[in-house]
Amino acid sequence: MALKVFNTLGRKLEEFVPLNPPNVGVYVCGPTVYGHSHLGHAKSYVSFDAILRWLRYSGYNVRYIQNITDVGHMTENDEDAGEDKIIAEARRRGLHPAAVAESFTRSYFEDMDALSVLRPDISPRASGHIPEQIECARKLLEKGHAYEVNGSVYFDVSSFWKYGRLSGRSVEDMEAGARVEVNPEKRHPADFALWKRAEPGHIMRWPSPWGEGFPGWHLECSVMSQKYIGDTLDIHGGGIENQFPHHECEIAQGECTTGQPFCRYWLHNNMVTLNGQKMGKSLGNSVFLKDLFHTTEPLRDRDGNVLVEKSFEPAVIRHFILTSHYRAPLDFSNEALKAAEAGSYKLRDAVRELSRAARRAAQGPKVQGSQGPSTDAPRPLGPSAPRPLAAAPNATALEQCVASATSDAVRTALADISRRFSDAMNEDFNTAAAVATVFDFARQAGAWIRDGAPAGDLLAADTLMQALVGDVLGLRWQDTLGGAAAEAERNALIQILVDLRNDARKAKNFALSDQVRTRLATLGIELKDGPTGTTW
RNA sequence: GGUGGCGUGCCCGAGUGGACUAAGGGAGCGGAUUGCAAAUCCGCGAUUCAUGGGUUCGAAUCCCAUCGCCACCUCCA
Repeated sequence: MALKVFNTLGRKLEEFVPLNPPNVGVYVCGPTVYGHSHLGHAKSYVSFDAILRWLRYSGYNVRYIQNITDVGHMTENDEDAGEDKIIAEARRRGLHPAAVAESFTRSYFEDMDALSVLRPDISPRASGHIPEQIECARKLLEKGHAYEVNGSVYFDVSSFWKYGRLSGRSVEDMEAGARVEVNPEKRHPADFALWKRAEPGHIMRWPSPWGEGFPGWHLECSVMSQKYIGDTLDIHGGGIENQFPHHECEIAQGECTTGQPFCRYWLHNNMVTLNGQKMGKSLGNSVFLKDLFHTTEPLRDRDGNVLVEKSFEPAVIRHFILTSHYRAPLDFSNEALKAAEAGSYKLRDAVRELSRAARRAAQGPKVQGSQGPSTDAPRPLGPSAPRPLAAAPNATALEQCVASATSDAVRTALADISRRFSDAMNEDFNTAAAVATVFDFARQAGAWIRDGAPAGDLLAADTLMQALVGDVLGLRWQDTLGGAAAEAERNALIQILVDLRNDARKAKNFALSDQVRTRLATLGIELKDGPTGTTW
């Protein structure tokens, strides 16, 4: 079945045909780095990560670009009256704006790494592409799509007939609905800034043909996507709230510069709500990912109401996000998260059990054919450890794996699972149906293990499971034994044995108590009975 | 006010004209297993898809109206 995607341009499912197969150029709007990432970022980037993984799994050679906005994104009201978000945060913290951007860029990648979101191939910074943006504005002026007023350059929306086509609105409608006082420099209220004159005291500023200033927010995305992908993108992704005006402006800039279609497929992901309510800074109910992953006490909103009772590991959050569709809104609540956690751990245990059973059946710790990443020992996630893309399994390799199953019944079952999974993902990346499929798979695999299926069956099943769950869905749970947690658990386990041994000593069951001491000693753990108790 | 979208069991959430006697997860109940638990396994659970009309041989799926919710029109993933 061919891959179909819902294209916002045209608002319907379309077969996905890249411009230059097998190459696919994907651009997704990245974060403005003026604060820590929250649940909204998680939904957006986990969704697109699943999309990227599926494209690669399907055999496409994907180049994935995601910008880091570190300049020019204005706060509230008309963009011309607002303030640069990063500069505002820098003033609050007493830092240089670039330091704020740097710090939150790191924070963003840290959170995304935790969620197993694969890093983009290129993460261009807006501030690193000032010359390119100036050049673009210059070209647009030259072609009559823009005009300069007092050191600022504005795009003239009346010069681009397609303006409004993506979001389905007309320039006339917008004029009628304008709520904000219009910047008198603009010829039309819908015109937007390509370059802004920097007022005295504005820190982030660059020289330009129009004097010192800084780029308008929309410009970076057109410029950087076209620089790294080409005139026409295959896929542009982003949040639905940016459909207008941001993406509309990108199209206008991109197409008026090159005369080529800017992007073939526009994918928009939906928003998250929290207990049925919009999540937002102004509502005081934002949930930041770092808090959600690590908190030791309930997270509360501004009024002290509990939003989330406890912490959840990143894989559980990812799992929850993947059980819904990227185009549908997703409601977070404590209850929903707990349910997702229970389900996710059930899947985790089944996946690990299959892995162990396959290894056992093959009678060796290291097993050929099970090269998939072991969920027992997740590969380290960190700045320098993105998945080597060349090693990622693809559909063809998986077919061979399925065919390698020993018995006809299992081979048929695996082929069926594989097909259901693919059909789901090919239908506009229906991760919810894909997750349902792997749950069914896990249940069947449990039966095979109990019925003593031959090694060939279990190995084939394990390889397929690792590929679907670990590589495509990207679910990598924390190892329950690791680092400080492992140390604490080890000590707790020894304490249990010590307590039982002391019970035995009190009951004068010295045979048993000595056995405990001897056997621990063989593990290098020496027990010492002192007046205040037993130590080791 | 304008534009776009959504409303599926106790909860989350797939399904968008006939294979729906509506997926999957959570919670619940019954059973198997168990010294007791946990885990696991099997089974049950929406005659119904916000409400009311309509189109159709046939609708959760299409159309209209009403109610509720969300997004965008001003920054937000």
